[in-house]
Amino acid sequence: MADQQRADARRNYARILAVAEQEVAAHGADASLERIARVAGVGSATVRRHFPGRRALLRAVFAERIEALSARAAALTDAADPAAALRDWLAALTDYAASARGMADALAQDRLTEPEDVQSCAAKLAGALEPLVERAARAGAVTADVTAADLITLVTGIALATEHHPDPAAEAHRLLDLTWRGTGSAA
Amino acid sequence: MADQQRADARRNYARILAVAEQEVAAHGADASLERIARVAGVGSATVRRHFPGRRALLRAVFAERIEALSARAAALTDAADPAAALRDWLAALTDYAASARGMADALAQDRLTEPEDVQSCAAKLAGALEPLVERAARAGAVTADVTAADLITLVTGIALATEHHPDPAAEAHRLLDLTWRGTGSAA
DNA sequence: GTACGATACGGAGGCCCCCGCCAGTTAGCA
DNA sequence: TGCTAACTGGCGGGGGCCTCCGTATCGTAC
Repeated sequence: MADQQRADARRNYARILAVAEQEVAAHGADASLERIARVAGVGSATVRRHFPGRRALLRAVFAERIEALSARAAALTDAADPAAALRDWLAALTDYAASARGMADALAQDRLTEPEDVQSCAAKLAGALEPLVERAARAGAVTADVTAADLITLVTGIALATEHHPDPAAEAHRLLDLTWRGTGSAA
Repeated sequence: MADQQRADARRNYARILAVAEQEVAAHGADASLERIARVAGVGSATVRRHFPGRRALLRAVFAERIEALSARAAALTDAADPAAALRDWLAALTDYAASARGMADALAQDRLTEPEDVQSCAAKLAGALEPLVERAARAGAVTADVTAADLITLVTGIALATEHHPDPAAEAHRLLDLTWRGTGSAA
């Protein structure tokens, strides 16, 4: 499959992806595809060919981070304290979502595709997170009716809402803490 | 001030605002200003003159809702149960933010202006909410370190993250409930 | 080493959008 | 009624997204 791709195509793919990472980091989820093409030294049609739609490009840009987070979740599955493991992972996700511009948008928008879409960043993350949540639930450390998808949605929302803050990461972590403890519980 | 405005200017202002409400409801926060002008039967420059920037237009569009929510907060200040009053108000805000397309964006973007900006939708809401939060805090019904701004940010985030969901309102309310109770508390 | 078919490329054109400037027009006042 | 200033709408520039299509390049078979 990948070998049936021509060598120049693979070269361009890599070059575009590298530029896209920089541009998204600099300008967020609505970086200019045109500009990415220009900087990468390819025609705009080539960008569209490799990444049909902004969504696809964002997915590719964040694929590595998603992978890393999935791996982290897997590693945490055997941790001694299920509740702490879950919290740790959520904090890590918050870090990524709050600091990597565009990632929260990518996660939020991915949600409207079919939930079964294996390509979806959100679905992949939810799948990786599920075991952690189940373990925490069995230990009675989370409310019974919370799902992995819920948690990812909440973190995504926090990241989106704090994006325009000064020091978004700190604010996001504060709000995550609030969400975890519950705003309504008595002190 | 408002009387020094010419009659036709006021007419156009009202017409543009009415069209803008429909367009924003239909296409969300990034409705086309050009299109609004066309539908309203005025030049695009006229829209720009009355509402310098998309932000200003969104503020005007949602001003009534903001006003209504502020009034509601004032009315709830004397309610018997401070905790229930706060919850009710948050549910109302969630309703608005989740069903009125673009409102969540408006709130989130408003946050990056100076916090003291009285024109800011978010600031106005926070100001109206403050007494409710204080009363609930005094009654020990909320965690001590939560502020009105925090709560608005959380609801805004939930609305943003559930925007692309089927049935966003239901999902938003579910997540609000989760946030209120705390995801991490044991069942 | 060459010639051929398939594949990928990239520039041009269409369409839309936001923005700022302009002279014309109209409302309100004397 | 006539004047003045505020208000108006159209136009052009700059940019972005998307599609089409002729062309250059790659990989392979001879």
